[in-house]
Amino acid sequence: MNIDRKDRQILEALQADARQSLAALGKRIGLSQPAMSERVRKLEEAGVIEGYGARVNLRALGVGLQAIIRIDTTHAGIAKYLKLFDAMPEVLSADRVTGESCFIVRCAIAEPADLERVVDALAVDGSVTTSLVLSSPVNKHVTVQAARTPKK
Amino acid sequence: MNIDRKDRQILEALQADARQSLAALGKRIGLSQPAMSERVRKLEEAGVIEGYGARVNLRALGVGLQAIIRIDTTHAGIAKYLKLFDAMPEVLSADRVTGESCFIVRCAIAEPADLERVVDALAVDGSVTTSLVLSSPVNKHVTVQAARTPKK
DNA sequence: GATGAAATTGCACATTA
DNA sequence: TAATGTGCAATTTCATC
Repeated sequence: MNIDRKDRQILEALQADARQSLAALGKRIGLSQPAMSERVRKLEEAGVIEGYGARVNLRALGVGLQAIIRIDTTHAGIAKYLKLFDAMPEVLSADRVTGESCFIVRCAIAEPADLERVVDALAVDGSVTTSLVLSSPVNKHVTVQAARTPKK
Repeated sequence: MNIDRKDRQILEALQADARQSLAALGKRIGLSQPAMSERVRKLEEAGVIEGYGARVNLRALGVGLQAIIRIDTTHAGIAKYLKLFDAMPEVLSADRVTGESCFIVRCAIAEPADLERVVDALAVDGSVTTSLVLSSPVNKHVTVQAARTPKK
């Protein structure tokens, strides 16, 4: 799929606010409402837009802190950990990575006492290194520049 | 703000698909359309819902790999890095953390050659440890269980 | 672009804790 | 008696031609 300037503007805008009306967005970037609908439909169909999600405030849901935990395990432990991640509601995301660790996991923790339980649970089959998140100063959308070499 | 069972269902559903109609969602969880609108409005107003965003496929935008880079710097370097993160389109997010590192940064890289440039740029005022993301097997919504101790 | 279908919003009223 | 939910009408938004 070929992504032109207007598509990029659309992606940018929908990342910032996915519930704005397509008509209003079209007016802003100079496109009629049906043209907008068609572009968005194609972006969805091509898998460029994977979905739309609400951003929720973790604090409001009782999550007092977040932790980023690195896990080092054996090759055999990997499958075991994948199951564990699925079973633990505190695990928000897990990335399999190269380097000294096998996984980098982000966890939502209600309060300090829960952190101990989570760390213990994650240490069953490997070693863990825990970093508490103090703040998240940067959280960007994917921008035009980040997509320097679009697939043809 | 008090969040009851229906609110949790709403949050869950809107995290999964933020563009579904409130009418359909209301029917599913047993609420009339205006009642749904009202609940969503209140969740937004209370800051529980911070916004709505499109999830875009990084591969489709030419991002061939992602890296998670830990940065260790001096206290004086922190402000400098915050500016640098803002200026670098490859930086998707940065968390300030406790532990041996000061920041954990996620970067979108077009191709391997760009990784070198990004790592070099991030190493100007501290030491970096780079992990390439092989896969992201877990990516969950915030669930009811994760919010064990809701604020009153 | 224009048109019909669907969704959202606003308002008056009922219900319940 | 507040707070919350319902039903209906008016407006806006969306999909198809």
